[in-house]
Amino acid sequence: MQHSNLGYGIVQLCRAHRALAGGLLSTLGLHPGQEIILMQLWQQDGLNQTQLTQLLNVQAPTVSKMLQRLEQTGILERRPSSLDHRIMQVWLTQSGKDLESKVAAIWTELETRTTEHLSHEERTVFEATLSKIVVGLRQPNFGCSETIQE
Amino acid sequence: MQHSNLGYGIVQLCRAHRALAGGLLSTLGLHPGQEIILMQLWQQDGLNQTQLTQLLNVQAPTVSKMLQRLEQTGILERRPSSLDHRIMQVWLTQSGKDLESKVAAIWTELETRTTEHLSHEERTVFEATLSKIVVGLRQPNFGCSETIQE
DNA sequence: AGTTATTAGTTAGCCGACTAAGTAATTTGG
DNA sequence: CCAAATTACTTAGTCGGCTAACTAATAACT
Repeated sequence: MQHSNLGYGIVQLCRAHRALAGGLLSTLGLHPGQEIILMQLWQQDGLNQTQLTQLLNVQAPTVSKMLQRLEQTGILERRPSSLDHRIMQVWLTQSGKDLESKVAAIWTELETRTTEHLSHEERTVFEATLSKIVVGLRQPNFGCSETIQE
Repeated sequence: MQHSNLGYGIVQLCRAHRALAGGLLSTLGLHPGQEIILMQLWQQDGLNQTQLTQLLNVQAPTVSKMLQRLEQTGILERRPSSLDHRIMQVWLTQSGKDLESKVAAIWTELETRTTEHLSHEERTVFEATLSKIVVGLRQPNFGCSETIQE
């Protein structure tokens, strides 16, 4: 086969990255994925679940269940918006806020481990290409009919 | 923060890639991940589960459950090795063999969608860097103590 | 040979992802 | 004003991942 199976590499990258993240986060009692939610809330507390689904590029039930678990462990709490009772706003507890520095350290470690064998330029180029690929993959289709259906 | 969160990009890439793969594979009744097992078996039929865990870089229970489901849908079957009764060899059924061309087409489509906005060089460089990252992430540690405990 | 250690898979249970279907609240429109 | 559509979220169920703990078969070692 002449085409060198980039897809296979992407899957492997994903697993290796997630495995390392999971190992580091387990010391805090967190599971890989949860830290991404927390990072959004550290940047802006009180987001609602729809906003989180958009920031994480994930479906509503995923956020719903993850938040239930994070709420049970006391890391955050959800309160309905007073303006619109359908909306649940998500707020960090003190315990959730305290995790920020520890998760940041882990994330830095992860970043280091990911890029440690790369030159600065290699890293920059990789990041740019990766971003381009993600944008392309999210396009609903290509070649024709890109009516963004309003 | 000056470091631009490559980890976040990797997570996004993984989700976007898996989402697209899942959408394409669902037309065959397959779930993303299952096609990777099939690709190994198309290349060499009769692999055992330990070999599959190593080829997929996945833990034993993951392979065990995936194979149970693929067996139930009639895509493959498992038979114990006559030499070592602990070992289960995995064999494609005719139905599993028939899927090869269809999955290959999907995989090509996926590859195209992944790389369609990239120059040939961009793609080559990305692939090389990705591979380097994966190798680095799989190192148990760095800086010291790389006794590969044989 | 017989006990111990190792190896191969399985089971149970958890979590992150998904779809499909449901509920409740708000908005829209006749 | 009230019925219909939309929006926000939840529930149920499935699958790919994982760890921990188990069984069964082989290998190793007195």
